[in-house]
Amino acid sequence: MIYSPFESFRNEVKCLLNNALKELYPEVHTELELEIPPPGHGELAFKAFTLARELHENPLVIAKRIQKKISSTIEKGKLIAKVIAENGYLNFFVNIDALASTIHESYMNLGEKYGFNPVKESKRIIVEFLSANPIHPIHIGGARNAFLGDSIARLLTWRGHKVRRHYYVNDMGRQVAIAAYGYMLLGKPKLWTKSDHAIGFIYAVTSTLLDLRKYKINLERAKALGLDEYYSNLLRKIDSLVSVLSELRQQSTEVFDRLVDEFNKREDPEAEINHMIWAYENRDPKTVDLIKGVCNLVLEGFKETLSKVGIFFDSFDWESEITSWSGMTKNILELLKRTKYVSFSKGTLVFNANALINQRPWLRTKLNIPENYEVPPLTLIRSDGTTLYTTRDIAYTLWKFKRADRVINVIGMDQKVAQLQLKLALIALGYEEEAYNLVHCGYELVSLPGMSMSGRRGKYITLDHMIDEAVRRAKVEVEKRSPGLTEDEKQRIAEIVGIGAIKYALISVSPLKQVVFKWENVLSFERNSAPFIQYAHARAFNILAKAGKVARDAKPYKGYIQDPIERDLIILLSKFPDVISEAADKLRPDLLAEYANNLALLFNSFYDKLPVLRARPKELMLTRLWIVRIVQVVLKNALNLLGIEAPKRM
RNA sequence: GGCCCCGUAGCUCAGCAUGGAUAGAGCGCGGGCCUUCUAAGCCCGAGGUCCCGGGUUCGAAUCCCGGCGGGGCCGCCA
Repeated sequence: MIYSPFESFRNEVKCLLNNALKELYPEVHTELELEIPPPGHGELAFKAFTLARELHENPLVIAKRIQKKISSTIEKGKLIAKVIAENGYLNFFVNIDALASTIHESYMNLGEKYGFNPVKESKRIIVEFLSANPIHPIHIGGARNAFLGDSIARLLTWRGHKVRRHYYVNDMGRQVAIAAYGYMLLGKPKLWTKSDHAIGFIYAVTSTLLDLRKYKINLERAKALGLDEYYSNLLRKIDSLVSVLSELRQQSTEVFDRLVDEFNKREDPEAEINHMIWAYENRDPKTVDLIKGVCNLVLEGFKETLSKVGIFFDSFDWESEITSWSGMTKNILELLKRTKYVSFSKGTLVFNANALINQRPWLRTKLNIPENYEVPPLTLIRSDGTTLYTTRDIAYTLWKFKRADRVINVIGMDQKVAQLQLKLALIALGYEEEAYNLVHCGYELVSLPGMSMSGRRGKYITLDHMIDEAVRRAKVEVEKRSPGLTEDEKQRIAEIVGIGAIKYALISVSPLKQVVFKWENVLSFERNSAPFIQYAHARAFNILAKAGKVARDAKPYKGYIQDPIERDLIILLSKFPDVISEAADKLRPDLLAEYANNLALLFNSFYDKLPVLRARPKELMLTRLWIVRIVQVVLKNALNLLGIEAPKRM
């Protein structure tokens, strides 16, 4: 069974090279490293420089000698056509007919699943992603997470793993309590707009009021103590909060005024919120009802939004139920206390992560911790006895490992330290294997031009807004280009194209790069965008549709692949399964996005230059039709693995 | 202050792990292509101190050291 044609070619090259090297230089044992040469120099290259240094010989001479040896052993009809020594490189040229028929063989076996490239040992993998706090709508930062996580889950499935998507509902945090507090102050009102948007508003107002109150208290103290600098500093902060509030007020004046009113009647909101956190952790029925209610309202909104972008979860894991009410976090705290890495400090329990590292210095290499970096201690419980996020996350992680061999957490880079502390805590508890199988798939955050987003201040662009805008703009394009379609068709295409554009924009950049959100970048419908790739797919599909029954006879005929564009296309198509394995193993969907764009680019050139249905003789037509078929399948699969739909027409 | 990530064409980015053959795309700019499978397209062109300075090397965008600029983290937040 051939999954990866290009891999077959690579293996043949390696085999030939190995044999030649064994005979020519039996004393040398170098690891064979092959690279992709620049255009015109074959498809795989072996660099003779390293070998040359070892043998103290001229690389050009060595390359020539190996070439001579290998040339005689190349078998006709196999994947290597010829080998040429140039500039100290040994360049291998692929036999395009053989490569095409290898692809064809793989396609005949896998059919529409061409590109499926399973690992030898399939694993149970949990991908935890999004897990946005249920206190405000999903914004563009959350969208990056959601698209990334979804695509990674899809890729891992195509790598033969058993993948499950989990959403961790953080219902125990302070933020949720704040949102619920505001909701309670309003008397649990009927919501005036989409539930997650409404709660997001209540949360932003309540949270800002809380901060304002805190600053004001500090201000009086500062005044009394005569701390002038601190005083004016606070004054500035208060000023900015006041302007945030006046902006918020404009969004929903009536609710805002009522909330401020109720808030100001309260003696000590801070204490009430702390009590709520405590009560929820201790499963007080009324508090449970309130907080769970608020979370469910927001989650309802999330699910509506996510279904629009085709993202679904296998499981919603409630933090409260799994980690706290089950007693698991308590048990873990007991176990942690017995290790020598936990101590009492100022009335709280602290995990000294660094003490663990000092005792086992090799962990630095294993976990990629910089030489002189001191991992900050982790506070495990508040002085009132309630637990903290990362503490509960230890319990949740172990829960996940009861159900999976590997756990991938798609979480922003801003939580790097917390994820590291989590791993170290697992090791302290004796779960070393689990720590190594826990992968933090991090990505840099999305910001707005000139500022970062803030849920606490209600400053964000929501995914809902982004979808509406994208679909609206796509609709305009569809109207312009395909006026003949029915209204339903136009709407459907606009949705596929608009949503695809957003997804591609957020997935195609490397996770290490921060994204500054600009509408014109996200809503691009030109090259290097989802619509560009979708368009190429629609064109390919169209040719196949026009070919009708003839398409069934499409296959590569020997000697009919002559144009360089056809050659390049076939080589690129042969690499698709390789790209899948690399993107999946490295958790880098952006690599797949780049591949899809390159394939679309090349296919469009092919489309423009070489006629398919009108090509004669018949063998040429059928060969080209076959190329179109494989391009269509690969583009569709690549798009789908990015979570993007491949339209049949546009 | 300590640590992490990023810095490549006017703009958005790929390439950097494993150093090697002319540093690649897209947007934008200039020019050309629709009686031929959908022009959301194709072709041609201009455009680069690969942030700066050292070092390692026969060879550095890529590795090391030191700066500069942007972002993040260092909480009884998540």
